[in-house]
Amino acid sequence: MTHDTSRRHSRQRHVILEELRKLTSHPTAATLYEIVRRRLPRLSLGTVYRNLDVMVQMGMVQKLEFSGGETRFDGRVDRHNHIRCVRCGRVDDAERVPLDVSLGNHDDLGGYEVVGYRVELLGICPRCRCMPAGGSPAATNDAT
Amino acid sequence: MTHDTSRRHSRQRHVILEELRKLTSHPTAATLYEIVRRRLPRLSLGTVYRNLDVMVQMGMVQKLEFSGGETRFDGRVDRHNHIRCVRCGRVDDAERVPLDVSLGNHDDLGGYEVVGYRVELLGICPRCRCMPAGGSPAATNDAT
DNA sequence: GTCGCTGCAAACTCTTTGCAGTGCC
DNA sequence: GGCACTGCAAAGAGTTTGCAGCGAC
Repeated sequence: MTHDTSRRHSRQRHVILEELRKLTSHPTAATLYEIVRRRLPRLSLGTVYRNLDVMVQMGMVQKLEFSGGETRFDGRVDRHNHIRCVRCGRVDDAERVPLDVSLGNHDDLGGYEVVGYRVELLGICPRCRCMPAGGSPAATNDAT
Repeated sequence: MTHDTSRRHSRQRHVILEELRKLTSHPTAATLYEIVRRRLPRLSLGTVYRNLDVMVQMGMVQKLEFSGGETRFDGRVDRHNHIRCVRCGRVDDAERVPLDVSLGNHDDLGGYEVVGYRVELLGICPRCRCMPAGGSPAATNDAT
């Protein structure tokens, strides 16, 4: 959206990206903020949001908007899917799931031109599988 | 989550559900609030949220949490997919898209037990297709 | 020196919650 | 009559934005 010309280098942006790429946990902005702050104690949360946004525009970072409020960020930008634990909310990488649709070949889509799709797998993570499985959240019937 | 016993009938809940079922536009809570208020002028937004929540628990209504902030609600509870216009954000129904994975048959999922999946189609709605297509938002490379 | 970037803090949006009164069963 | 439900308003979470100073080029 923004012109990607005239962009200066900043230590903050560099460190944010570096730390994000170290993680496979798809942190929220707040989590990443806490992590980066260990290296840049004066960092502000606003700067984290601003830089993540910039890097999303530049295609260096992926924004993951899952069911459930908080936006998460991913340093991987290649196409892959994610699997979310319906009990604890943890998000992990999953390999690419091919969709069984020939995109752009549907009359039943109300005149839409299909340009892509997005798949979110739902599951129970190893940690939660070992747990007593007490009153777990809804979401099990979430499958579409 | 709440016990679904001891639930009383309320005119508000009834009208909210009725109006929601009339719509195929998957309104946000605020939109639905405006609509229902034409019939119940003293309705409060808190009541809308509370009732939608209750009806989700009861399985009468579906909560759609898309990429992009606002939660939308759907009066249809049968399994079907949704297609979202990447230009204007409109959400429409799409028929069920079968996923080409045999769920629960993946070693590569880091030990997750897969319980479901969620597909969101991305497209350009008829209305937006007719438009000059000015600087449209990102999201085209959103496909996963 | 310019102008993009920063820290700080206030503002904003969407959603949830506390409370006292209302009305369904 | 009890207690779930309501309207109202304030509080919360997450995110964005205005501003003055700083620092990359």
